Amino acid sequence: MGIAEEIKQTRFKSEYSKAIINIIYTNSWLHQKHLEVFKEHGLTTPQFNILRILRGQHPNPSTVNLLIDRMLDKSSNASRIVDRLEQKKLVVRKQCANDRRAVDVFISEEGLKLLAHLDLQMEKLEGETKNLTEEEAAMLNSLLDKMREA
Amino acid sequence: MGIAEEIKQTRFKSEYSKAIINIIYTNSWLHQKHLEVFKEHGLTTPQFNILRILRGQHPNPSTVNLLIDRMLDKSSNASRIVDRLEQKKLVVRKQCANDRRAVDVFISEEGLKLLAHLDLQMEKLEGETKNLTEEEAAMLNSLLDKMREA
DNA sequence: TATTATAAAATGTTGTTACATTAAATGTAT
DNA sequence: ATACATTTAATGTAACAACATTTTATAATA
Repeated sequence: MGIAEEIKQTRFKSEYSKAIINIIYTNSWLHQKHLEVFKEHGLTTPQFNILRILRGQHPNPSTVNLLIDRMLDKSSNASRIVDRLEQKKLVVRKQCANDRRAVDVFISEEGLKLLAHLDLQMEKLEGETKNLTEEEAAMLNSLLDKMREA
Repeated sequence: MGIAEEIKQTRFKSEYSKAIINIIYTNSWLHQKHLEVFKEHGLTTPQFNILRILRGQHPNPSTVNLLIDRMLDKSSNASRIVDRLEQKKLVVRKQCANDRRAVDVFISEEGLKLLAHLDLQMEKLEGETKNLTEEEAAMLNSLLDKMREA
């Protein structure tokens, strides 16, 4: 079933405008799948993303600015997401020694353990829902990259 | 510049898992572009989407259930988005005559006028940012459709 | 050094998402 | 006709998104 049937819209201005809607719809589809994994652990998508960035820097800390820079969705409010993760003891906040304006954020052992578990579940999910060959996925990547060319 | 440079991540588990991140990132890129158009008019993305569905039904009304069914992101709360549109006098709510549980939502003349204006701006935006040929867009559509095959 | 500018993070506000619950109307079965 | 279930919207709550403002610390310049 293609995008037209799924959103019950038969006419599109062009293949290009159809592709825009298709990306938005596919993103929503992916988000639903990911939510099912996260919600068992009381985690949200942005919380998961922040944790992954922190693990990428581990054992070094990340400042809030670095988190904002690396987030897939630049616009979200990293400071308050760190608040929630701190409450759950998945991260630790420390004032930065060199620059007392900045804050060093570290992922905790508990956070690393949770991520390791989620990695397995995400891998399982990808295995179950993968309908593209590696060649097709590579083609998809190059088309998306081309689409965003400034 | 491909996705790897843009999010400063050099290694990916596979082309497929890279594609998943690429879709999320491209969706965010699209969303930013669309926001610039909407925000001049004090409109949000879901409000715009609801208005377009209402126009698709016009001059017939849509119930809240129909709006939920047609929305790209099924999970959002149509009732409260209609609240905001009603406050801005872009839609009108009337109790449905046949079924008093249901509510008939109509787009107003003002709403139609606003959409007509936004159509032009969206078309202009697409023209400015279109880097894919129609053939490439068609390929992108078929890959995304294949990806979602149950 | 005092003043001003800039930078980093936090906070405030409005609207949205996700999920649960409620309220009212309708449908169904005895 | 009454009791129970289902449907349609609306409402409640916690977290997020978008955007502006504030607080504190550092940088720059007179």
